[in-house]
Amino acid sequence: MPTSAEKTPARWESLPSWLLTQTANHAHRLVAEAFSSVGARGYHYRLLATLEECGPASQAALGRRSGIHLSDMVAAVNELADRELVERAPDPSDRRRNIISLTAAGKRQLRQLEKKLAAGQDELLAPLSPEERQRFTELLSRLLDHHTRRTGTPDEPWR
Amino acid sequence: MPTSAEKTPARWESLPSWLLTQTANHAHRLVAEAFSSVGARGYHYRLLATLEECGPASQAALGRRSGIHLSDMVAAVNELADRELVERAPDPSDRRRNIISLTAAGKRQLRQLEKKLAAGQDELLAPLSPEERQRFTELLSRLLDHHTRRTGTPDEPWR
DNA sequence: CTCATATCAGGCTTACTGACATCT
DNA sequence: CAGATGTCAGTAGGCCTGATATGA
Repeated sequence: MPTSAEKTPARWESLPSWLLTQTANHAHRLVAEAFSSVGARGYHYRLLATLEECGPASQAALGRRSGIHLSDMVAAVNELADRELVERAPDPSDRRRNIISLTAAGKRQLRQLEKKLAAGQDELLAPLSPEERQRFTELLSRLLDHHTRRTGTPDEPWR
Repeated sequence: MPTSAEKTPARWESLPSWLLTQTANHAHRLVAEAFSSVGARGYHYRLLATLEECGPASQAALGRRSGIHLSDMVAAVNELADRELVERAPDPSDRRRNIISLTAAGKRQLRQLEKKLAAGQDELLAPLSPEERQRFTELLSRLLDHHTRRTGTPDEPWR
């Protein structure tokens, strides 16, 4: 009765796709925890960072740039606006649009999040030497590049 | 004034945690697509593979071994039993338990899924040379090891 | 008319928590 | 009684589709 071999690693645990998704779960958890310690989410960071890079913009433009789905932008902007990290103002030249802009508090929050984020990267890669981190990142970049080029619409607005 | 650079990569796109989670999404998608072409899900494969390794076992034991949450085992077993890939029979020696066992059709399905899975790994790693695949997998293993040892309960049933 | 914008409602997954009845 | 087992219901997060109203 082979009912109880409770220890030997399952056969899928050495598969690249398994290693990748499981490690990604840890990465996601690390970053999410770091962010939540200052009351933020990953997409909050992406939104704030995009705002700092692009300057004030419409929700649609920010969504395209930040990879946040248009349908989710409403809630995301609401959450940030509630904490006065961004401002939502109507665009006088196009009455469909809201112009979202970064407040001073938003910029401070962004600095906080960037610190947390850097610490998270370090925790994630802790067991690797600097050279290994370099190679790992490079390999990942090539993989991601390859697959986004195949699936993600290559040039247009992006999604 | 950097108002409208719709192209330059966002600052977070080179972060290991981002590369990792995005690449993992592609990996997950590739495998899920491969499995769904024969009407299966990832946890179906894990369950079938565990059954083949361990032999017939209770749902609780299978859950511990396969990493599938107990609450989700019911549905998973139902789905496989509906297609007659597994059998659910009461355990005469412990009337709480169901003994789940693999049918011949289940074994054939498992062979199918393994083929799909192998093809998926190849597609995932397509841009890498054999040596690079080796190094990539090794680096991932070390990372995952490090983080599961820190968080995931190290020895006991596993979750 | 066609397109873009913002909003809202909801689905799909994967993982989890909690409640519960049953049995050891 | 504590503890294991199976079942069901519901949550949460990230990503997505669709419908709608408004305006360019």
